[in-house]
Amino acid sequence: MKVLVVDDEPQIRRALRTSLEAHGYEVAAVGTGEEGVLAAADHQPDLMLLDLGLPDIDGTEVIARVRAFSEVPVIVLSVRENQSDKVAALDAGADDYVTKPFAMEELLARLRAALRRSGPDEPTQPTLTFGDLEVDLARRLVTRSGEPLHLTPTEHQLLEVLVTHQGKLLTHQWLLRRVWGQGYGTETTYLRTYIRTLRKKLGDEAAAPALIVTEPGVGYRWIAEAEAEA
Amino acid sequence: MKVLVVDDEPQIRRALRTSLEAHGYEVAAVGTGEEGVLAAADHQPDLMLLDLGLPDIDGTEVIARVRAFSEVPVIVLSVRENQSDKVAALDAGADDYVTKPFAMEELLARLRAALRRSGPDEPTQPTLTFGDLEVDLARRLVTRSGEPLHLTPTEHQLLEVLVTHQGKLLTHQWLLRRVWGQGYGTETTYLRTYIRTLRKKLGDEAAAPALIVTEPGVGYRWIAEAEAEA
DNA sequence: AAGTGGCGTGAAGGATCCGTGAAGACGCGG
DNA sequence: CCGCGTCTTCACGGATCCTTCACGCCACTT
Repeated sequence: MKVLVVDDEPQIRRALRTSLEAHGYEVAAVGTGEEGVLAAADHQPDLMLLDLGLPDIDGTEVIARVRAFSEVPVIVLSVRENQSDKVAALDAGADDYVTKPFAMEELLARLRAALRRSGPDEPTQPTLTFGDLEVDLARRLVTRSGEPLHLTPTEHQLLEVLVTHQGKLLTHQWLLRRVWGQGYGTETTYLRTYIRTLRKKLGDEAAAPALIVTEPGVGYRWIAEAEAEA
Repeated sequence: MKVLVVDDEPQIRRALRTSLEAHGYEVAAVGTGEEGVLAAADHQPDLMLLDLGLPDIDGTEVIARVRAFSEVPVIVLSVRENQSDKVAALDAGADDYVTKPFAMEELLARLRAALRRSGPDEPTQPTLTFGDLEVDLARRLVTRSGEPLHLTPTEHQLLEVLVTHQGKLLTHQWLLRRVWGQGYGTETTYLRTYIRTLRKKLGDEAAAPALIVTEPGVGYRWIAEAEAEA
């Protein structure tokens, strides 16, 4: 999760950066409103922490300019207790308003709340379609002409690796490390058996492959191209 | 725009009602957490104002129960300045936290901000129907061909998690963390026993499952599709 | 033309996981 | 203090899955 901090006081930038990074966030920090707007466009952060008392542009102006191209959640930080400032910032498009000095605990909680709301932006692959075959990575469900297929964990993981690297040649060693773990790399018999059951369940033949091609001595390759969603 | 007010003090309910109605909102007001959860299910409000100091149920519990079936924005009103209360409420699923006494102007602005970002979300039905099985998430009531079923708290929570993620494959670890808490993740025997009693009470069989499918080595999946409401 | 290595098939042993039944541990209210 | 409901834990038979081996087949090398 990327967080953009916009504040003109360096010590606050540093404090926020360390606290946020300690909680696993990726942090970018700038000191002016102008830079803030540009950074919001360039970095595509998942959340924006914005100080209202910036030297160059007014805070509400920054919000408005960001809102012109992005729906990123904005939490405003400000020393001003003034009601009209809060109202103006919120109506300009801010998502929350925290007055300095603030408790880090509370800020983190409000940050989590804001991120949770914007959650459904999961750019997860919807479902990959190859002819009558459908692979739903999110639900971990594979169907063939409508009928759900039952895949064992290893089978599914192998299929997942293949379809997410379609067209690429995947070597034996790479596949083994990826599916079985770091300690593996020479057990090509594992691959043979699982590629076989996969081909069987997916309705592919080794002699005339439409999905999985074996590259002798090297590895395997998923050749089917995903069709566009309806 | 419909706003649901949950507060045990009648004068605050009245004050909020008049102020909100003066600004064009449609207002429903109740005095207990229990009524609040039911009203959130029945009225399908666009926003919820919730007092934390309710006489019957704890405020965070109200939020959690509402979050089981609805994504409606919740703004918490509270006299408690305590940081841990804020954090708990926000992490339970609240969208904002305002401490009493509050300025009406600010509350209205936060309300507008919450409504603006909630956008067009489809109202999830508070009661799900699967054949002769009905699950009322708001009332925490499960009936099978009309007969009410008695579920223990853990059983109900497990069922709730399953039906609200229908079709998805839910990992052992994910389910354990979700139902039992963060500290768990390996106790698959818990899952086995509770899945068993659930299947028994819901009338499902492990051999020929119509509701809960076990994915060996991975987790469980709720396969029944919710029918449209009458 | 014979040899060799890699691949596809079939099948089987063993480890792991699941469903089932039941019993002890715990908290709560009478 | 005791009974009740709920949660936790254990043991075991059976199903599932992972691993492994043996055997043809083909392509390529020698």
